[in-house]
Amino acid sequence: MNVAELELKQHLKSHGYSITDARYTVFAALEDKEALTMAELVEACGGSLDRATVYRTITLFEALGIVTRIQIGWKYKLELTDAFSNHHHHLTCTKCGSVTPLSEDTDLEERLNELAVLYQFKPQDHQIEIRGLCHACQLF
Amino acid sequence: MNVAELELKQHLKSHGYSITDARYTVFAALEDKEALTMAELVEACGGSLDRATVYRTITLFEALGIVTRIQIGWKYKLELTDAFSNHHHHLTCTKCGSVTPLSEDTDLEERLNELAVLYQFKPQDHQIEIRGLCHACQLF
DNA sequence: ATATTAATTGCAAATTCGTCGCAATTATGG
DNA sequence: CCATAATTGCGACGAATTTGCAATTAATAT
Repeated sequence: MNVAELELKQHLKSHGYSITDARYTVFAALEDKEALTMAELVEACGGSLDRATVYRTITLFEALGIVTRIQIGWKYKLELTDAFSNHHHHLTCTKCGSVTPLSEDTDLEERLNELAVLYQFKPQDHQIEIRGLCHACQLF
Repeated sequence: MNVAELELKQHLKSHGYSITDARYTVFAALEDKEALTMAELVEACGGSLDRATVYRTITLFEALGIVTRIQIGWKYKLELTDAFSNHHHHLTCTKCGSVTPLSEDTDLEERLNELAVLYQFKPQDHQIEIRGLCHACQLF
């Protein structure tokens, strides 16, 4: 069991939820991966879990701040939050639909925190999507 | 007919689409309002339009850059783009679900453009959501 | 370790969401 | 006002998501 999984266990226990195989499976399927659609996630759990269980698990994980939904074009995808993985944003191409991950940018993150404070918000997480034409699609 | 509605008429005409009541109705339902879910939008059209028509209209408006989908918490919502209303981002409270619009921030917008260029992207649009605790919810 | 209790899961059924074909209606351009 | 092309409503459909309930598994106190 790695650090993140211990953290998961903590999180569940401290909020009064049981520690189950299903929850580990879903968590593991999201670790160190690009964001997944719900269908991909169910698939990634290797047929060991019912669709409904995955949905319920994700609902719980979101409430606990373990997972977040991000928008990729028209669909949403799921990925672990900052606290459980490396946070990054996305560039999505409006022509071919490709998704380019954008690495952490200090200036950006700082400015977002400043803004949150300005509005008396206690920031927990954020997401950014830049839509545009990728390099390849600009040629046509 | 206000300025934005004339603009809409222009937009439709110049792209070869008809100007219809349904399109005005959908547009009006989105004007000067916070983002709406698809169901809310259908509702806001006052039962005068079929669900399928609203979907088709939104698809068209999105293609024409009149409407954009943003993610608010778990669902996506619809709102007019920059060209048709004041662009803003959102602070969403993870406890009470309230949505606070965030006004334009030059530093932020500039940094996003720089990043896009760095990745050889031609930026068209973007969305930002900051999740956290609103002022009121921090007290409990 | 075992029994008891409470939470979780799988399954199937029921909703909800978004899309499609087609006939009826409405807009556009003479 | 007519002819033509585009748009709309309707019903049906497949996909996505939720729900009730019985069976299973985890937590807790012996």
